[in-house]
Amino acid sequence: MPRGATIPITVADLKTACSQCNLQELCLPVGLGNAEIEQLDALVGARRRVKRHQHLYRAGDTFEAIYAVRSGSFKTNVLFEDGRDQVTGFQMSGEILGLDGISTDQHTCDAEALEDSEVCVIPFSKLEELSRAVESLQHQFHKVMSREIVRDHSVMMLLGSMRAEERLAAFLLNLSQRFTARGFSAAEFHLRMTRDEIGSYLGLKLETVSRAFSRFQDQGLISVQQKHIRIIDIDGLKQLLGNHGGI
Amino acid sequence: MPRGATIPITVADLKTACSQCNLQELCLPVGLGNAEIEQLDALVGARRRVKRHQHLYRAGDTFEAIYAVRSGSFKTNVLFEDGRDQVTGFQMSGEILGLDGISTDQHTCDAEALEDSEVCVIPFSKLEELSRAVESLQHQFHKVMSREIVRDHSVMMLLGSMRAEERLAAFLLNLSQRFTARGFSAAEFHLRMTRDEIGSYLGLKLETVSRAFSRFQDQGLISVQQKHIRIIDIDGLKQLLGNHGGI
DNA sequence: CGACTGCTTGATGCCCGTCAATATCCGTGG
DNA sequence: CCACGGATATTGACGGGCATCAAGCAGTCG
Repeated sequence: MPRGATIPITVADLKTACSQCNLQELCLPVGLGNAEIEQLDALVGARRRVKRHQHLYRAGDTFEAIYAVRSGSFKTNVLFEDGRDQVTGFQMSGEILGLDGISTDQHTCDAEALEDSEVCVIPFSKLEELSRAVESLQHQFHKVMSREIVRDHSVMMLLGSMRAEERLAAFLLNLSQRFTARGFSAAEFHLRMTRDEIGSYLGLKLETVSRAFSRFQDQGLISVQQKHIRIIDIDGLKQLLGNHGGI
Repeated sequence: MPRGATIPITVADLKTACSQCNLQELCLPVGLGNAEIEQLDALVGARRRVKRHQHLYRAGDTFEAIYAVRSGSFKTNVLFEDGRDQVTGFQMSGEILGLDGISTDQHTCDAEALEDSEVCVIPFSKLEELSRAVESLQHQFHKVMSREIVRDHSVMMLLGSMRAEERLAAFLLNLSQRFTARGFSAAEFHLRMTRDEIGSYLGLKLETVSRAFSRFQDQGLISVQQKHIRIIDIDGLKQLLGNHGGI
């Protein structure tokens, strides 16, 4: 695992571990008491910066740690022998990366930064050790994994039985909700990913994504300018999800 | 597989908990020592029979336990407001059901038996308790969850970037491999699910599934008779996966 | 500014969904 | 035992949604 460089950890860095982090409510420490969060601090010492287009890990890398996104955002990508690939998720601050590696002690996908980002490195063996001692941490970690499974199921639903515009509407609504949870505007945001990456995630070609954006704009649902999105009629988007393309 | 009757649990039944179970190698006890498996026995006391078309749990049910399939098979199903649904997986013996419920203490999908089946009930709070004490159990459980995530990713790949025949070939190869792991023939087996259920899982309509089966048969790759499948040219099926439908 | 990457938009074609008819299997009851 | 009905599967005809191919536009960075 290329670690970029062993960036020396300063005391100031350590002080801003979980107990001081403003992402507590979204991240691994959810539901933990203060004493327990301080135990997490000891575990989550190291940070790692990942520049845009750099990989946090790649498929095949040996698995040693999971990562919490502290700032920035990532995509995860599974590869196929013949060169095809598929984006399996976009992760933003407070979300956990790397859970796929536990299964075989090797990562099974690539994780790439969509912008200059920073993650907290959580050595997995230490996390297991601590979660044997701290019941609430154990349970919270299990919830994080379970939530990932539930999310994957809803993506399967999306890919398996929605049409193009429904998929894109669901995608926008999901982004909007996640931005809201982070204190950003629900209606106006910047896409960090390209049309091609959105398309890969949604099982569509980039032209189809682009066309759907334009259609939404024509219908007065959103306003699009390249990567800048403004949601004008959020209920309209939600309605789009309800019907099979009918009414 | 209907086992006759005797719903009351006899001593003999209890004796056939994990330590005596021939699914050890496929199920939760993988990698555990004898002493540890016997600890699991205490936990996995109860069995539950589920008849064909009955539900093991439904979306919305409060989550209390996960389940290991002991005999028979299941499908899991996510529902959508407007009536659409999507099969998210088929589970056979040794595989774990119910992990989706950890996230919110409610199940988020339905689990339905495809044939008369039996599961081992594993109360989740007890599992967490024991896995705080038994490191190898803890790790094995994490692997089970991670494996589910990895599996979901490969389904996303399938749904997002494969064409109909590739999806069905991948499905057949996956089934074949799982039957092999259970000591059954890799080449000849009985489908427990309908064309419609296969189609839902693969993001296709049942007619498309049926046509793809027929095409495979015409090409000499398999022989199909309703639910009975015989794989004739397994390498041919594998090749189908490699190309985008080309060569 | 020019090369490049990413986005938009149009024209065309094909894969798969839809609709429909028929065939086959299976359980039930006469 | 066979007849019957419902669920499941197969097969055909047709159309639509999205992919593909292609051209032009917009923003970015050395």
